[in-house]
Amino acid sequence: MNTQAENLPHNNSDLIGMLQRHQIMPTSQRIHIAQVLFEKTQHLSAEQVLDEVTSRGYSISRATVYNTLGLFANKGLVSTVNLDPDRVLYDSNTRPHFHFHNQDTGELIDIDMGNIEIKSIPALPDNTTLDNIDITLQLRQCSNDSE
Amino acid sequence: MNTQAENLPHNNSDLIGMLQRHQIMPTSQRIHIAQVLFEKTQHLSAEQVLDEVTSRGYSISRATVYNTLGLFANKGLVSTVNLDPDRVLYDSNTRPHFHFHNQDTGELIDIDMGNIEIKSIPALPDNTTLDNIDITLQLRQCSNDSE
DNA sequence: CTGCTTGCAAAGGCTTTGCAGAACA
DNA sequence: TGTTCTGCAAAGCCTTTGCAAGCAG
Repeated sequence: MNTQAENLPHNNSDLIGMLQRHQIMPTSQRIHIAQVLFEKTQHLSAEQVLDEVTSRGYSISRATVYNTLGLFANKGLVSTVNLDPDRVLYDSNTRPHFHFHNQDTGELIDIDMGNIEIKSIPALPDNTTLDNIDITLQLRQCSNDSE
Repeated sequence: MNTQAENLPHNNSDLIGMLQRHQIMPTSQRIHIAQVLFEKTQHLSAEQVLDEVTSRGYSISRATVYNTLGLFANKGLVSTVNLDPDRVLYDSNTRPHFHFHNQDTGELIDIDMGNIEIKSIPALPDNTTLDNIDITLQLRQCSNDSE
């Protein structure tokens, strides 16, 4: 059902290998954070990661969580989602994809890249290269059960 | 040259009319802010608006700027841009458009809607309607003068 | 006179930073 | 032994809020 999870690490040595391939020393704190993040494709805030790691019985400081998530994002392990100005989300789906964003509930849903096709792209400004395309389909809640 | 400016208000009574059409009482503070915003299509932070209004010789409080920009966004006069997690930008371009975002310089450039074509859109989640499509072409700086 | 608006200052929430101690190669 | 990492607490920054004074209809 969840076709987007196929390239997630399945066990601890997968996880450690993933960190190492990205030039990240696999300390115990980083592994705990990675375990939470890559359990499934999801979008978590730093605070949510802190809470989850803590609730699993591991002690970790807030600063380490923030620093580690910043490091993971820098190394390309996760991407950041800036939809809510009040908090950054870290996205464990490393495959190209887009988002549905329900503005009324805050819910964020991945859209597989194959489901949106872009016909044409304008010329880029001078001295720039295209790094990534972010697409967000902003939704509103409605109660049309039938439609 | 600037084809996106054609629907900007040209004078003070245009501006006041625009506020009134959006159910906003045209107080002097709101007019000063609107004058700055709608002088051209641009992306300004609350602090930039405050500085600009102040530098034009009008006294206005920070709280009023934040509240007014929030009000304008709520009433659909401007849209918000959440690309930089550290500050919200207010976009005075009210026509449908997308953005180039130079991640190295922070520069933000409008893309006219006609320049990107989307072939297909996936089915929406239940009980939702499509409100808006945000597209950002994330760029990196490079020095290929010839390419 | 009544309700909306403004402004000041304080509070709030997320994130970063400085620095000392711990861990690791 | 020297570099890297961690954690605590404090600071920083953007933004919101409470409340009193001002203004408008």
